[in-house]
Amino acid sequence: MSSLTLKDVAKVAGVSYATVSRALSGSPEIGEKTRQRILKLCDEMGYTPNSVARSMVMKHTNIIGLILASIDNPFMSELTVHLEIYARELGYNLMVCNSSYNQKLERDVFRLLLSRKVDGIIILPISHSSDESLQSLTSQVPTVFVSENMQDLPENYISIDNTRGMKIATDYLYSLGHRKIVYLGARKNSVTHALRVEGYTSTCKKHGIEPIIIESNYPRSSHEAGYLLAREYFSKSHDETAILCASDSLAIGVMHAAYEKGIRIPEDLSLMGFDNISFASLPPINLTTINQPKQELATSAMDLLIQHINGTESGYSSKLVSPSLVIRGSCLARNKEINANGGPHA
Amino acid sequence: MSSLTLKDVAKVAGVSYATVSRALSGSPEIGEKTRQRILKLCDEMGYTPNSVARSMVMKHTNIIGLILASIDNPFMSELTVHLEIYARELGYNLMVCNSSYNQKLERDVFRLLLSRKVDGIIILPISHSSDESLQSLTSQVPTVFVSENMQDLPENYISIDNTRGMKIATDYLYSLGHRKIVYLGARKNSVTHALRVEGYTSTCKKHGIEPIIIESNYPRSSHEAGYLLAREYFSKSHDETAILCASDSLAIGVMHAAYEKGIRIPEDLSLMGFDNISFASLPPINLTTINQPKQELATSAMDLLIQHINGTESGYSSKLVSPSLVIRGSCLARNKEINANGGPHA
DNA sequence: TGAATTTGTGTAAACGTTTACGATAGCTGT
DNA sequence: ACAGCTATCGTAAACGTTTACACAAATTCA
Repeated sequence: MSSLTLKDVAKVAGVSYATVSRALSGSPEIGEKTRQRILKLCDEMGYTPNSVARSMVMKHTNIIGLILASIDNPFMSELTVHLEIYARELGYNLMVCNSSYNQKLERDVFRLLLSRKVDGIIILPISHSSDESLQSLTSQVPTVFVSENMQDLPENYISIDNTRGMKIATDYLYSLGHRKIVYLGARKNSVTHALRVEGYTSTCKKHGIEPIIIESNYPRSSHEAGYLLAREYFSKSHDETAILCASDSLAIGVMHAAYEKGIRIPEDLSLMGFDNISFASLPPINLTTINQPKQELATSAMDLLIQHINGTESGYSSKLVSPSLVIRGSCLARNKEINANGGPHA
Repeated sequence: MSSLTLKDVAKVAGVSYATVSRALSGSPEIGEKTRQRILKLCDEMGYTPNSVARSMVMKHTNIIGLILASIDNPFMSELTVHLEIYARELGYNLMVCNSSYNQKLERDVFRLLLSRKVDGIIILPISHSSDESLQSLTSQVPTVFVSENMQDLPENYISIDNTRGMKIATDYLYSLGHRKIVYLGARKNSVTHALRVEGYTSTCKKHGIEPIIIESNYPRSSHEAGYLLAREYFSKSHDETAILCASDSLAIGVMHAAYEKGIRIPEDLSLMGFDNISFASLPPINLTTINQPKQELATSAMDLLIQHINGTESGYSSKLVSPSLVIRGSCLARNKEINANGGPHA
């Protein structure tokens, strides 16, 4: 099982192993005929270069670490596909670690990746982790944050423009004739959520309507949380015509609660999500939402990280990518008799 | 940015770097007082062991490679969470590569992982890849296949019992009174699909009902494929009372096509999926299906791989884990009168 | 007490690369 | 023909560990 080394092929080629190394690495200081001969021999013998030995001397591994809460989160897994494919194009491999929504684990895996000598780390931090302990870690390796900002690290941060996204959403609902729009699922301790709420409230004020915010104390924006939140809200008096959710997952929970109450979507209630996770496009869900361009997010984050790794600090700065409206079937115009698009089941 | 080495801490500790190494590795041949002193010093200085240097001499990396079609596939991402967490418990890290449903890429990343000197590889092969080219690769490193079998590699293979799963599904539908059950989405060139089809047909024969199979020529079992397949089927005459899909994704597409045709689920038509991906439990979908125990699949695969890595061939053999029925809201009991009428929709 | 054993620590080799440096051979130009 | 180049290749050091071996000090035992 132990594989061939440079020495092995050097021996049968009758050259020194430095020559073989040069043949493989495309060095100019080697004769073209010997290079061809050696390349052919390597292929025949089935030689596979040992990249850990290479890393040892080159002092970089071409591995980048990815830390996220849980890869089965659809937003995160979509992002990861693009991250991995793009990284590979650039000559890097991805080492993925789940922090399992646990701050201690998040730091532990960070340290683990540090000892793995990854060249850089991309992290989708768990919401509440704006503590200092991560700070001391991030100074040890190029790091870029995706989606969730830490207040004090604005320079290596990629995200969509959350505020603008919620402005677009609120404007859309307003343009449909909605005047009672409730925002569901605001969470404390999250910069992302604060920015989204701001987009909503500022747009409400612009249009002279009153913002109504349902806060969430649940640790995650799951559909279970959305269900619980909405069920409680529906049990009291309510006269809103539209609900704008802080995330698609929450919106799916709201659909459930609405169905139980006999509230039809979108006929009785318009519903919007945020993120455009893959769920949202599923026919039975068919949720109008705000898209996060995952691929652009991924390549931007990777580009930024690579820049930092290569020390070309020139363009090293955070970036906000643009959200966009995705119209599906969960919203309906009010007070006008337009019955254009169908319901969530259309 | 360049981090401390053993020599650095040895220098300030006033000992040789071998001693520091021994303190860190928990070697018995070192005084307890010096060990404590050194450990404390390492902590103070912020020393991080270089695991690539360690790999160099130990001849193993404690990295295992994971190859899958696309991590945003919900089944695969759920599996990956468990794989990664369990691997980490066992002292391994995961290097994840997407093959993007591309056979050439699948082989390329395999070779890449080989040069990374991963200790083992877990692969969810793309369906048609029962070719020999992978064979020559898998002989070079411990490998276990998950979910999709290759006919000629039965020893390192973890999967659920696909046949039994479809037997359970068919039996369930039969027990609900269904006598016209169509199987939708069978795909050629896939052992998994062949096994599932067999479970279905054998159970049909057992009950004396006729198997009706809709084959799929689409490359993946996506909901788009399910929609297209079902739409075409619904456009012809049909009198089935239940559709059993080869996967949950297909079932979601069938839901869509049924809705368009005005066929209500489950009132007019019972629908079952297979896999129990996270989608299936979403309230608007609420699909009755067969569960694949992802965590058991993951730990079994990892255990098998580690066994092989450690050379303890004793228990090294493939394993079939048990599928189970998950009853949700997409199936209804059917009595014989309605069935005799030839179906609710014509 | 002296020898034998144990315990703790240092020395050095090894892992498989890359690459600076040196050496040799073949050229060039005059 | 000879100095100076260039092109090609070999030698050896380096990367940061682990660990076999050597060896000194401390302990044990007769």
